[in-house]
Amino acid sequence: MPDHPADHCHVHEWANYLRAHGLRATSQRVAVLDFLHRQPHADAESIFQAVRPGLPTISLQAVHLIVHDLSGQGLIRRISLPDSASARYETRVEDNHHHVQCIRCGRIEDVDCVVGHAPCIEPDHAHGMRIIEASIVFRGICPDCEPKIPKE
Amino acid sequence: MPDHPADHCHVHEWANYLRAHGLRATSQRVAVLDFLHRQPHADAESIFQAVRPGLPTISLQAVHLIVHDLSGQGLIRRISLPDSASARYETRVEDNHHHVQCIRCGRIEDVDCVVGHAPCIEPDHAHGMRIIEASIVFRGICPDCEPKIPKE
DNA sequence: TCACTATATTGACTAACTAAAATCAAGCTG
DNA sequence: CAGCTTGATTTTAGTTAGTCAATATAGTGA
Repeated sequence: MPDHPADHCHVHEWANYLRAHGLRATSQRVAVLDFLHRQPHADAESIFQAVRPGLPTISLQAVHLIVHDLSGQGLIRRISLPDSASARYETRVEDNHHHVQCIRCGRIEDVDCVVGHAPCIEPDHAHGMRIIEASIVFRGICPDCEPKIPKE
Repeated sequence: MPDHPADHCHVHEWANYLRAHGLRATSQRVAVLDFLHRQPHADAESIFQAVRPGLPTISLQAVHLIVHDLSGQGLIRRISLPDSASARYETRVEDNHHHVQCIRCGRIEDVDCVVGHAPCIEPDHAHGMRIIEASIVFRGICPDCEPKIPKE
């Protein structure tokens, strides 16, 4: 497995991580990566709000551009969930894992994939398509919301 | 299994289907259901364009309202795919099935679920959440696009 | 067929994201 | 380590998907 900044978690490492993928190590990109590693499944707006205190000139458009570039180079992964309008991002890209989302509060957690690589399951009849990966999102009720569900 | 208009596929049946769910059988709703049954996985804009010739006064907002109401009552199912910005809808609601999408041309096909009811798979560790269903979208390359992929 | 009320229409509005032009800075070159 | 080149960010605008509120219309029961 290649060297991943998550292992040492230092700003300097994110810079090298970016350069290793042929991207310039700008303060904005480092800030986005650093925040996203501490808070996975954040959307563009959340990232923007989080990094703005340290980089007052950053724009929301720049965040959109950065997450687009970073996911294009495979440094982060873009995830889209049925119950949220905006795309979310995470730094965990080495393995093939899935997500659970609470349909009441929207809370998202990682779910390890037992196979570990994509595609972890294959359909019976795929209409002649070559399957590359399976995007799986479990939808359920989290322990906090369970007691708040009105019984029918 | 309850009576489903898909079995006879006649406009009059859609009207009864709507009334059976406590909804008024308006021409707009029937048109949306009828089109959606003939062309599954259509989005709001496509539905709008398709039904407009027969109902010149219909508005895109009405289509949004209709698909919202119909999915709320379980007459249609809303699906959101990673590689398409807009939500899509289908009349196939009786069973639990999944989808394959070509990452190149966007083509979508149904994939039968071997289990047939939700959730067909359960995660190992669900963070204490009660899993209701698994949303599974396979991403791949369709036979038409396969030869067009540039080899590296 | 009339009235009641659900539903559709109209128009304004928001969120998420993309595009284009102009400015700025990372990091190579001498 | 100063200047240059080019990639990255900022700024401004625009697009797409969808929601909200008020009014007009049409389905259905009486």
